Amino acid sequence: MSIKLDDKHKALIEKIGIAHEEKGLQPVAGRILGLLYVSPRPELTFDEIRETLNISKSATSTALNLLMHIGHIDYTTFSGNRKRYFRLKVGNWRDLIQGEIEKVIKMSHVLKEVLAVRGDETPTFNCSIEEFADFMQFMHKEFPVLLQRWEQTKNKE
Amino acid sequence: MSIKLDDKHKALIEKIGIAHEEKGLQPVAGRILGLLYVSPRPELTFDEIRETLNISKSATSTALNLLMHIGHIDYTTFSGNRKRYFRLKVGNWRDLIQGEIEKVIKMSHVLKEVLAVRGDETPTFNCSIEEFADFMQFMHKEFPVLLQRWEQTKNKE
DNA sequence: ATATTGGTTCTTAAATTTTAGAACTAAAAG
DNA sequence: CTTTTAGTTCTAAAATTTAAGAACCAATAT
Repeated sequence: MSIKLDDKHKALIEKIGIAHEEKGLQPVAGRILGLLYVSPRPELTFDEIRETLNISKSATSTALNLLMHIGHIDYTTFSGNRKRYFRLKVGNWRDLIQGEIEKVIKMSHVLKEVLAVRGDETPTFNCSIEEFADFMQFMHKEFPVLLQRWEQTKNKE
Repeated sequence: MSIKLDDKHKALIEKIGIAHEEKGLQPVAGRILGLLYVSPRPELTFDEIRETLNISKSATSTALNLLMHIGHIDYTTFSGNRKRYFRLKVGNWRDLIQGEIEKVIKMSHVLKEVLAVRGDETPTFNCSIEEFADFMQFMHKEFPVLLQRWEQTKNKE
C-alpha cells in the first residue's frame, strides 16, 4: 500500500531529501527522511516506503539500514505482525546536534596538530589557526550550557 | 618548484583533506587546503601547489577556483610578478562558522514548512519537530552572543 | 612580432556512487 | 512441510564525480 500524497507533500520530500544529500546522504536515504517527516502516519513499513517513493527493495533496504546506523531512524514492531514500522528519531535531535559538535571538536584537534608542526615564522597565520581551534573548543564546552538555557526559556512560557 | 615536506606534514595534509571531503569537497580541493595549512610558507603559487600535490593543471585550476568561490582561500600578487600567491583565509573563520549557522537556519525553515502541512493527529511527533526547529533558531540568535563572549574571555587573558 | 608564462576550458577516461533486479534466507502461516 | 511474507545480499548497469591531457588564451618578456 503506497501512501497518497499531494504535490505540496511531494515537493517537500524532495526539498528535505536535497537538504540531506548536501550533508552527504544518498538521494534515496534523504527522500526516506523526507517521507517520514511529512507522512500523516509517522510509522511506515518497508513496503509503504518502497512503493510511495518508487524505489527498489535493495535501495530501500540499504538506505534504511544506513539511516538506522547513523541514528536518524529506528522501528517498532507489533505482536502478531512481522512488519517493522520505521520512524524518525526526531525526539533524538539533541543527540544529532551533539554529534555535529563532536565533529567540530575533531577538527579543532587537527588544527592543534597543524600548530604543532608549524614553525614560528608566521605568527599572524598561526594565531588565526589557534583562535579558530580555541573557539571550536569553546563552542563544544558551551553547547550544553546553551541547550540548558534553551530548555529553561522553554519552560517559562 | 615543489615544496619539500616530511611524512608528518604529508600525513596531516591527507587528514585535513579527508576531513574536508567528508564535508563535501573534492579530494584535490581538500588536499590543497591541507597543504596551505601545513606549508611553512603560507602563500603558494599555482605551480607550487600543482607540483607538490602531483595534480594536473586542470584539477588545480578547478579546485582553486572552487575554494575561492566558497571563501576558503584568496590570493595576493606582487608587482613585477605575474604569479598569484594563494593562501588560506583563516582570519576569516568567523564568517565560515557563521555560514554553517545559516545552513542551520535554513533547515529550521524547512521544518516549519513540514509543520504547516502536518495534521494535528501526531502531537508528540509534531512537538519534537517544533522543538528541533525552535532550538535551531535559538542557536542562530545566540551565536553572535557566544562569539562575543569568547572574544571577551580572550581579552581578559 | 614572437615566445614564454600563468593559467583556463574542453573533452574524455577512470573511479566511485547509486540503484535496480534477481536470487536468496529466515520466520511465520497455512 | 510447503508457502508466503519481510526483508537481505549479490551482481551489475547507469549515473555522477573526479581528474587528466591537450588545446587554448591573455598578458608580459624578449
